[in-house]
Amino acid sequence: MQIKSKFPAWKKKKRKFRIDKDGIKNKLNPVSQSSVATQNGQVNGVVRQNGGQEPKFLNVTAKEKKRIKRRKNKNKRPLLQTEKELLTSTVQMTNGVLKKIQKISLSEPSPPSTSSKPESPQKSPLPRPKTPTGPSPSTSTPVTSVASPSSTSQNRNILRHEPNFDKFDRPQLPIDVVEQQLMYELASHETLIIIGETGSGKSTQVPQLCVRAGLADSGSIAVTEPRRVAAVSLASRVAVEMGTDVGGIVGFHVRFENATTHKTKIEYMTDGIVLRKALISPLLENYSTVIIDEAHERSLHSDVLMCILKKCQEQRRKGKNPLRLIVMSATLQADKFQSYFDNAKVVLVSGRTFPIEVFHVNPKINKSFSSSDYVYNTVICVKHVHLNEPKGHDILVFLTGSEEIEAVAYQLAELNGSLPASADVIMPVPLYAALRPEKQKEAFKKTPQGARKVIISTNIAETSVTIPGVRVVIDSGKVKIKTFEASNRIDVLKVHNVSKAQAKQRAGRAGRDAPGKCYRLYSREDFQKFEIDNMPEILRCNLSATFLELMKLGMKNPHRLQLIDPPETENIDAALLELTSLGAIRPLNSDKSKFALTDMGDVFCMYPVSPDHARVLFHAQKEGCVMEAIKIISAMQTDALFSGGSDSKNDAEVERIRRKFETREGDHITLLKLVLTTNLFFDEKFCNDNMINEQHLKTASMIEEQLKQIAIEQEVPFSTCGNDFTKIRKSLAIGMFLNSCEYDRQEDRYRLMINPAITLKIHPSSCLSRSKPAYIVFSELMKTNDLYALQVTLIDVDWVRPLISEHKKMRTNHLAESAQRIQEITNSAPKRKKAKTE
DNA sequence: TGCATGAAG
Repeated sequence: MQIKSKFPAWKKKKRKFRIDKDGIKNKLNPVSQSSVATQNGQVNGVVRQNGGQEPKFLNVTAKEKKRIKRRKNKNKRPLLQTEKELLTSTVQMTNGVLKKIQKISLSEPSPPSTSSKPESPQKSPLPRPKTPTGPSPSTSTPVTSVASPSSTSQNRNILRHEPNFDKFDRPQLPIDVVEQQLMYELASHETLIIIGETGSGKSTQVPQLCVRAGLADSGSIAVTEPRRVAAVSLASRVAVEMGTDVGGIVGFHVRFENATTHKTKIEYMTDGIVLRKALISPLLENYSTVIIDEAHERSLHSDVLMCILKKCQEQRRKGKNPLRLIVMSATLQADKFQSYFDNAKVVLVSGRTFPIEVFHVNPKINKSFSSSDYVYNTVICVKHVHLNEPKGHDILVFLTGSEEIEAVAYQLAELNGSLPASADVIMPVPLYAALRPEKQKEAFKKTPQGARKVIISTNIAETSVTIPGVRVVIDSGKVKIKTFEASNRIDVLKVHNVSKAQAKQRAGRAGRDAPGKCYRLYSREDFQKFEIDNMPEILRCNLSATFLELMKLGMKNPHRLQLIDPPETENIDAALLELTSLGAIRPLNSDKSKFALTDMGDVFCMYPVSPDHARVLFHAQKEGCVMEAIKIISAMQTDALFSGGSDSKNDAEVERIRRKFETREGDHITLLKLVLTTNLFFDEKFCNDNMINEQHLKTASMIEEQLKQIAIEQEVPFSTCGNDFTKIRKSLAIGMFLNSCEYDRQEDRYRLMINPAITLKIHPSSCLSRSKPAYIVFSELMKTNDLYALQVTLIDVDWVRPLISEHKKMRTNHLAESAQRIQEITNSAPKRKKAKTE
């Protein structure tokens, strides 16, 4: 397997981008300006007073505290190193903020609020309840009677679990202004949509409001986040605010890590985890309320979740424990969510970021300007900013991929030679997900004196990480997006223009600590042509895994599915054909437009992998190579295990390492050998010497544990094939038979067996790219400059022939009959335990 | 011959 090379030697020789020393002023002119973020002056509009009605707080006894701690330690797995660091730094930071705020007292408004109205000098022992001074609800129901925590006996029950609540305070947030209104709306609506920009405080405050409104009486409050880091850090922040430990009243649950206990009332979770929970208990009875955070990101999981929760709400409305749903989004396109949720109530919350000046390129002045030269323009723009902006203001540049990023970093470093003596040094810092973790950390280090840090990043810096000290953003306006071509089952990775929302998000990264500037390497006219929002993930991915999960939940006809953005019919049919070919579903005899899960499909659902990978695991039982299949499939779930860039090693060295693990059978067996080796001896030095990404290797081994656990629950015996790799290759071929190819000597390309019109190449990173065997199966098909098969294994054509001919028949309207045959072909596999549900 | 945005279970 070839080692991932970030900036290979052959590229260095023909570098495309040159630096034009005089081009700075001509290329970019900050003529048009606008402000994307507005200062919020209403923040201090609320006078904090002691309402005189606060309930008596009962402290948790020492005994109880010990019990919580014991339970927590028992349940807790060790934290991942990065998450540990993140957790401690967040807590430290929050503590610091809290101390500072208490010192300066409430009379000093925190920036950037401009209100001169002073706070009540008398500090309330409790932040709440306040006298209702915010916007009152229009109805006659008195707010206090709804919102007062002491209004019911159950509320007191919840509140007794909040130890030392009054010890803490936090900076004022825009959401405080609408707190009373929110309390009222929470109590009176089943579904609520909250629109609030970054910094409004909705992610931390709304769940706490729910608890105070008594919603936690009948079950926990679930908060879904699209990212692990968000779930972990929000939980720790809210825990500090509520004066409890993570894992007490506030907890989080992400993959591999569950920091919740029976006491947990607010659970921050990744949306994928909630989806998994729904598969096991479809009505989600443990939760009284589900809050979908960052709904505007339109992640696949959150879209599916909204669809499921709508149904779940209908069901639970009949019972005694109705489900409350809160959808939180940053975009102002509330109407889409509103109409989806039957005209649900919308509450607007203002955001709070520092003002940002936005500059666009003016094409009238820059006649030679072309936005497609964005890499070249980036270098010029950095130089312009570096020579004109105050020293110490760091720059964040958005580009599309590692190759561009490394090229710009290289050129910026060279630029230092031609700078005036008075100028600071430019310190380029690349940042992208595939970068080694220690290299990634460079972006967060303090900039040394006499230097300006220029972080050159992919969209990882848009939402996933926040870099302190950034005052200037340079936005290329481009992003790499993977879309799915359903007709040919191909992933296409292409550079696209960003959306307006995304451009705004990027600009906002300059205003985290102080007022900032954003230079856009495209004209105002171009910007107007951009899409309003990002394309929802559900419209650009393979739907087979999602449909399998939804069928487990009882969906029969995917064409009738009520999603917020329904996928194209062609895409739906492709997923149904794929699932039927894999034997996971079959059309109903009574109604051919409806489908049912097969026994095998039911088993597939249990594994958190795609249906074809699940089928590999399933077939491995018949072949007697379950251990090997689990190892390979888990290694396939992570990104490239071989990585790290070629910066310190020459090409010969890369070749030498690559050969060490190479096998004649293909990349999957190579993966297996690597995993088996690292199982025996695995340390940092070994990973460094062999350019293996330690983090990814750890993830793979955690997935391996997870898959093993599921196999145990399914009562699958752990068979092993020893050195007989034929068995595992056969399992891979049968599981992923849709990806089998035949070599065409004339064309010197491979033809996809299910559709010979499609020809492709083996990706150069594969160990079979040179040997070109007659028949192969691959894990993934990716279209970049050409069509490439990734992760390839040598197969015997007889293994896949019957499956392929059935698949072809299915496409020509023999779906039902062929589905039956597929079942028969597969049913020779040993019987296994039926899944618990249904 | 020639290369991989970002999340998630």
